[in-house]
Amino acid sequence: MVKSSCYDNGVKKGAWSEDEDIKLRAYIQRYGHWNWGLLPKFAGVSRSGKSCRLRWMNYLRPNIKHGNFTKEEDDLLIDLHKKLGNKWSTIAAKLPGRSDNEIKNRWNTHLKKRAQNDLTESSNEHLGTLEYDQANPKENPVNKTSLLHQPEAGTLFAGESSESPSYSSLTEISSCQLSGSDCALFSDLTPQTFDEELVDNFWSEPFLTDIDAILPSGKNLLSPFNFDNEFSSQYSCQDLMMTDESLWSMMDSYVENNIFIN
DNA sequence: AAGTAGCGCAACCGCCCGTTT
DNA sequence: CAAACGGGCGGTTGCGCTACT
Repeated sequence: MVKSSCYDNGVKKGAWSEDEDIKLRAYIQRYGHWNWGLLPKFAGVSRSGKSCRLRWMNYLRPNIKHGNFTKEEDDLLIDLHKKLGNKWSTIAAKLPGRSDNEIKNRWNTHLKKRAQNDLTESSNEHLGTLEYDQANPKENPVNKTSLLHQPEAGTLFAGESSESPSYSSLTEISSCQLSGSDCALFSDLTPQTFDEELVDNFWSEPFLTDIDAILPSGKNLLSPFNFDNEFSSQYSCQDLMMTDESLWSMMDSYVENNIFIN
């Protein structure tokens, strides 16, 4: 089901671990995906930016659904595919909560045959060949890995303290002043999709608190936000991070010391 | 019970396109 | 104008699970 993990030039490939998911989810929900290329380093995961983007878009995004395609969704998918062809991202935009990858898989593994059958035998009888019975595990697979790696919001950091939150609510996060129009923060997070309870809890994420502990009070170098306002008014977040060599060397030392990756 | 074939799906790869320099 | 870069997209692969022999 899942590709086994391996390293290629220090970049991990294969199945994502629960720990990696937590780090990526926490980082993006806190800071957004302002630059996929740099994000893995700041989030503390040994992955390529593309891999992080894929994992987020297909799996970790808020409100993303897995399995359990309804008959209505299948019908809509077939209809849209007739009109649009293999434009999976366009189709995905019309199927809320479904990623283009999942839609593509659904088409290739289930609906392609059904559509072909419909063409050859224009009988409605074949519409019944797929069952949508919740009790049918084969047609409504519950991915065990998905359950393992997708803790419910609110239980994600269950048992951990919620001490020293940098921000305690969506409102507080939203009030952060961003410099630079290229910081596309929270672009996927609407008020409807942002889980406030998760926001409350993930500030206690261990790797963040480890770093916080060695930084001056109120500073967090993993954050594109935490530059003094006087600087952020002059430079974009990315300007600062790209030019501050001491910051990069500090980040490198964190990585070398396995503060992030363990 | 053991071996095997097929299925489902997460993840990777390579290409394309838009933006920036 | 062109090269470089980053992000997005569609095709494909790899592997665990399940059903079948």
